[in-house]
Amino acid sequence: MSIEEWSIQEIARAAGTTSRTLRHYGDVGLLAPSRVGSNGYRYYDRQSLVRLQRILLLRELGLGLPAIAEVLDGERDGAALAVHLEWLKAERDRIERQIASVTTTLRKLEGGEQIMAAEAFDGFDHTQYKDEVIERWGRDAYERGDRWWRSLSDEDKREFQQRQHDIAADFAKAYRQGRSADSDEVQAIANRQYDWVTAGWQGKRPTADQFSGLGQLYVDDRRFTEHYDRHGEGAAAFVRDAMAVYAERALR
Amino acid sequence: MSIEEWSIQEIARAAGTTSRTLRHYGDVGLLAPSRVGSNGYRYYDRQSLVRLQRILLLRELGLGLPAIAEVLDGERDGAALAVHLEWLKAERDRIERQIASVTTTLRKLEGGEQIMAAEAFDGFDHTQYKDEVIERWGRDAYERGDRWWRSLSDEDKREFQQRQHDIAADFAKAYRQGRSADSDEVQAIANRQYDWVTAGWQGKRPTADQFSGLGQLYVDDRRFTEHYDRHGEGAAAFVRDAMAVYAERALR
DNA sequence: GCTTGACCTTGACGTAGCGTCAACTTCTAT
DNA sequence: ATAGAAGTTGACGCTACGTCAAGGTCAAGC
Repeated sequence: MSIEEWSIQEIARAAGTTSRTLRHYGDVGLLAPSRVGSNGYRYYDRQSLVRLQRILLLRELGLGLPAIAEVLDGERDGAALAVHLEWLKAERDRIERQIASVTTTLRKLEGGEQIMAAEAFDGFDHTQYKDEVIERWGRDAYERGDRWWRSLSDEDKREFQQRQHDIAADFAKAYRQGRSADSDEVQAIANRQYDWVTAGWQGKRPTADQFSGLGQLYVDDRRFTEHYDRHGEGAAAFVRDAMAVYAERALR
Repeated sequence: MSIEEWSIQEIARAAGTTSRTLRHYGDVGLLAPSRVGSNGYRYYDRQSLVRLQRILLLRELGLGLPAIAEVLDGERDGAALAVHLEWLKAERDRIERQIASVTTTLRKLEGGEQIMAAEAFDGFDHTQYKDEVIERWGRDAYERGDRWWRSLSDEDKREFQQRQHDIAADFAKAYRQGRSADSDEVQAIANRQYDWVTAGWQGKRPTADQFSGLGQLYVDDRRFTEHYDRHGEGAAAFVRDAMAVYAERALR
């Protein structure tokens, strides 16, 4: 010992890790032994030890092994670390949100409530679109709609969303099958969409401009686009086209 | 459609996940299809959909699949969530510490410093034992020791720690080989330990009580115990015994 | 010189939660 | 009848090692 060279166990103990980890670092090319005996034994020198300690230090900071290699071997040391710092901050924020959500959920459970998803169907939680609605149709319109929605029974809510879900699926299916937006079949679906929107507006019938404008929104707003495109890429644009044709033909 | 039963793709889209995930949940027993056709196709009903949505909700809170099963099926709903909340808080704290460390490291790098492990050998960063030293031997002793340590060259520091490392390894080896604490061989190692401590005290020779008391500390303080036991379970106690014998025989 | 035990090697599976082929069967629309 | 969409069951991949398993090597004691 003390001849400036150590076996795998010795260096592992000196640095506070395990021989398995050392072998792994050798496998992935992060830290090779300084010498390998004719019997296959790995030996490490002081340079290896220093590198190992740096590796372990960076590992404790939460960096992955490729990132560690980049920091230690790359020229631009700081870059990888800066990226990592941003990632850490995003992680912290995510966990903070989770803590808040779990706390809320726990309180609800203690109050006897059930665990429930916000909406029966994903993608049409209307409170999520509050700002857009107010901007387009005014605060009154939003509040009237909100009151109406909350007055519905759970079953009615579910059915209303199911209708939209079916409409979206049918639009996408027609699109996949190569129907054109002005075909009778697609226009029949657009008619169902018009009825659905009218129901959502508590019976007030959208004008041609309002209806085609709504279709345009489905393409412009990422959240709506995802809702429709989930059934097939390009579905949202197809829905917009179908709604525009419907507006011209049936609402003017 | 709308007959209260959906194919795997349909329910996946409705809930905002993938069919692969559904199959996985089936495999691990978290969510079975409500019906399986004679052709092997999986079908899900509304009850499945509700459960799926709860699963996805809990998943977003960061729970693992077994924990989700426990929350949804177990009687003690809250328990698993409460445990998870504690875990989340610990995670947040850990990430906060990492953020602080990475920030410090980045600043050092920008200042032109190298990434360096705190100490050449793990476990004997003396600043870590500041409180114990002050309590046992007074603030003056700590500050004298600290000044002395910082006056050493990097090479001297390394060598000093290497000496301790070798001593610990030799103690452990003797222990494994069944030597007794009062054997000549072990007492020779204890003598090296005495010289090492004396060097650390800047030449002031420990009394018998001080030396055996130090040995006792190695067993009482978890951090020291780990330092010695890393070379073998029970090594710390063996070192204490050897030091006690040495104190009686050589220092009285 | 032989045994024992510590230490070394390579190889391979397991972990969490699916993503992503691959190969094959079934359903649906034309 | 046929193409294309959608379904099925495998099986590998990913992170960073932990944890056997099977077998070779070395140092110490008889």
